[in-house]
Amino acid sequence: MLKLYNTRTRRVEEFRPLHPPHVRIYVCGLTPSAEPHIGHFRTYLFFDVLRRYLEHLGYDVRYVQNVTDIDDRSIARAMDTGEHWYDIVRGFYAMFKDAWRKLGLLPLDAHNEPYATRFIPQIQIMISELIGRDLAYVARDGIYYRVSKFAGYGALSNRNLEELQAGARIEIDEFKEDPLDFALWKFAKPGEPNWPFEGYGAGRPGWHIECSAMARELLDQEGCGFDIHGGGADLIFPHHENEIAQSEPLMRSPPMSNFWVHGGLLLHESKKMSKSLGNFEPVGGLLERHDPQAIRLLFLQTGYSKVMNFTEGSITAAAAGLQRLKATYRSLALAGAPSTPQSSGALVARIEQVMGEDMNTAAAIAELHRGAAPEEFGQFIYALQLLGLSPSQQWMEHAQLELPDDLAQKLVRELGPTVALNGAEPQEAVAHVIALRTKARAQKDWTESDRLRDALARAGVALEDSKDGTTWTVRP
RNA sequence: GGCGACGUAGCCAAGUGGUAAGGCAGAGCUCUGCAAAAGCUCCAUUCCCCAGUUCGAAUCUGGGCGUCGCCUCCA
Repeated sequence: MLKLYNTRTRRVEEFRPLHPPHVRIYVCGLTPSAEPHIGHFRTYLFFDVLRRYLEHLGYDVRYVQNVTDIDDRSIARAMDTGEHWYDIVRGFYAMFKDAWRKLGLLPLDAHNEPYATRFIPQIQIMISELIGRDLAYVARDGIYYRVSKFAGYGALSNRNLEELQAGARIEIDEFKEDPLDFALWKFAKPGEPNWPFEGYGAGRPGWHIECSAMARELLDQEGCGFDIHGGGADLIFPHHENEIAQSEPLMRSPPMSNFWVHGGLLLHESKKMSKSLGNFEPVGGLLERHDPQAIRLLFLQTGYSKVMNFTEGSITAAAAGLQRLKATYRSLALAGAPSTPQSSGALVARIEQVMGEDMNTAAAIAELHRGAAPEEFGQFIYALQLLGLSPSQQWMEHAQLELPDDLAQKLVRELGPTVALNGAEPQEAVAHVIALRTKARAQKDWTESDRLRDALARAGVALEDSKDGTTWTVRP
């Protein structure tokens, strides 16, 4: 049982696949024309958990997430820098995939990660069909969709044409019939990348048509729709509205997607992160400073569809919460509780109850914070995995981050050259200082003992004494 | 101007009619040479404001105030 908020109907509805046990999902992916930011990952982390949860419910999920590897911005950037436009795309997309892996998202591969430029024939066929239906026309600089011809335009975003006309901003393009019309194909200007289009002219696809064409090709060749179409809330208009306009008139049985699910935007200093404002927080730097699982936990602690304000301090707070989850895990593991993941039982049932209500991951995490009985350990682990927070060996060591490379130098600076650390590996340096401290403690030389501990602390290494000896962890 | 979302403790946040989850921070205790880590305990008579509906409202209705988003490339 899963209820989901459906943007199309503006209601929370029970999710039922069109063709159980298959579930087909299309999520709008990245346009790699700028550095990927943390806002992107709020959306994809949510769909990752949705995917996991649908699989938990026993569905066979086909998840497709596209790559918009051709767009105006990367071309403009190439003109500025002199790089090849596709090197720019490749570079940013590699950064995206690197963060994707670090954050533990379920993998994308050739079958569920279509690139727009590899679907040019399908895009062109679709454009031809739209022209044939009088839903598109050829203008001087490109081929446009004739919005006034599609009666359903505005249904998804709850707008009507009059409102849109009234609110339309000044139109730069002189060649369109109507300011609301949007490009399906842009004829190439000199020096721009282009693909031939028999009968019309070489150029490149507009932004919206690729999704319609790829969704049809990969998820809905019968023209009867698929189950879930997702993306960030900023895509509702115009992108998803335009996708519907392109796809539904050509379908045997609309709607294009039964459910439309949108992730709430992530704000930065109470403003939306966007390419045009340039106020985004790149994900790469955050992943160097924080445990990726803390970032995941942070997002899952807020309802997926709510607007959320991002601060780096909130990751630190989430990291502290993650430590508690790890501590629960550790104490159960050390107590010898059976650790085989268990997909059913009372604890999992409580998780299902809240997740079933429009994916209430925050309540699910609250449930995990209440702890688990030893016999529920397997369920506890299963629930963590369901949220993408798979425990690793690191959880037993409650390590937070890697040791800094320059640790030995830092320690020499703190402690003075009398300590023989020059050139030592970070691990050795820590072990050496701990050994010195253990000796001092044995002689009850608390001053020296505390001096060594403070020096390590300032270098980012926290000590923990126990009956069995001294252990350490890295703290930012 | 049109459309929409949100406003819950110091901070983040769940909760859509039955009497306020959870996390962070903070306080106390246990443990410790002292710490740290861990554990335990405490921490909103109250949910932006004002009216109303109801036996009963954070939750429903109306009206304010405030913040943000979409209407332009955007996850």
